[in-house]
Amino acid sequence: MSTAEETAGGEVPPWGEVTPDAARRLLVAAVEAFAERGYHATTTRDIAGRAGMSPAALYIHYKTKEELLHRISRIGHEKALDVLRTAAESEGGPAERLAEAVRSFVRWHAGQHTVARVVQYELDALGPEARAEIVALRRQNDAAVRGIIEDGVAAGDFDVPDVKGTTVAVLSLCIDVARWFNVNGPRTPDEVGALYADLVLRMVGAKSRPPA
Amino acid sequence: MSTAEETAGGEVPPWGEVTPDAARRLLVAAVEAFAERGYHATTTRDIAGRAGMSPAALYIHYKTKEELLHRISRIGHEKALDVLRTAAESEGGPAERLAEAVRSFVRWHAGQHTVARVVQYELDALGPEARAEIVALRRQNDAAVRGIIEDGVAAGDFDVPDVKGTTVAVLSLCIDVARWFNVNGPRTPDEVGALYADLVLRMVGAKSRPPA
DNA sequence: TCCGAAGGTGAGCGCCCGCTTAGAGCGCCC
DNA sequence: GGGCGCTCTAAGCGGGCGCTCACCTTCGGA
Repeated sequence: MSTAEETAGGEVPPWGEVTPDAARRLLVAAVEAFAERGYHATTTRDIAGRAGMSPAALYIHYKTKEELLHRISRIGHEKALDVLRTAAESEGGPAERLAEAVRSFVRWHAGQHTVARVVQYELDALGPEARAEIVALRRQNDAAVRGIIEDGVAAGDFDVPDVKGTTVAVLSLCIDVARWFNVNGPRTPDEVGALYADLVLRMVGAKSRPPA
Repeated sequence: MSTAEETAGGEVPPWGEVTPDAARRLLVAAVEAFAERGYHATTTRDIAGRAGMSPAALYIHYKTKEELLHRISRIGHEKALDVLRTAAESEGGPAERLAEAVRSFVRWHAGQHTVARVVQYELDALGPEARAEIVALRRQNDAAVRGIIEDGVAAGDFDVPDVKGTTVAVLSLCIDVARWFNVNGPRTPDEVGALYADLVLRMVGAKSRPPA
């Protein structure tokens, strides 16, 4: 019986694919610990302890502490990319697609900000080939956003002098939400997503924005 | 005779206030190491080695490794705040002041991205009271930017439905430059600053933007 | 000329890290 | 029902960490 856990926010963490159960518990514990203290400041004893297991149990499911981070990074990036692509390939004009992409990407980075923090800020702790794999996934993020912006420019809906620079800025804006977002703060992930979608449409000079 | 060192970029690092010379060399070495590998992954032996000294020498000038980080954080934040305030208090209308603030703040985060990275991303490694001090400095950043935006709205120059949210977004956009900026990349700090100033003026719906 | 403070070193202490090993518990299939 | 393989634990190894200590040099002033 796979217990489909839910967070307080109602979002389903994407760890269903991790089996067996003990491996998933360890991974969830690692996400929490890495997000709170950072990868290097987290000990394997702390991860195992949070999962209710002995330190040695970790090494039955993962070869090293770094493999845990690698798995978290890959799954997290794939999930974020999936969210972004779904929005990018939806129906509607460039403005609707860009707004939806930013809205859902930001919602993910706010709602899953523990995962997002690990995924976005612990990249350097990975070894060379693992890092290369993650960097490749990031380039796909970039391509997805740039594609929508190029569509908008081609259709005459957007006014963007510097497509590559604007793409970087839009992604940077969304990703940094994971750094500052606070669950006890005044805004919900949905509200931040809506605000940011509007701001991004302004950045690309969208001809007409939907009313707030 | 304080030797005013210059980086390749021509910017003067703000470490002139750190004396004696050995203490400054250690601090500069720590900035490099923290920026490259992160605070927790950096050893005191590495810092001392980069400064050309023995591990024990560090403790003549700093009580602990954390005190080094604290000093770096405080000086870095003060410098960034100074840059921001100078622009915020300059002559001209809200649009000019906001553009200049973003331009110079981004230029600093790109040009001094090693310092900025340490300052922005290693906050959690500080103890409670040191962290509180840094957080107070950050709130002054926020106040400076919000002040300009409020001026623009009051003057009827800006169209901003959500001043607090937009302030957070603008600062977040600027700060995240430190994460992705690459010295060997295609853009100079000046170019990124100009691009971002334009994007931010679009975000606040400035009535007329100066030509690129 | 000698002195004391300031700045430096080599050696190393005690601790905790990532990770390993030997073996115990336990469900499953023949 | 007995052996096997999977999961997990208690104990602990080797090493590198932050930091300290005893001692050495350098140098300006009386």
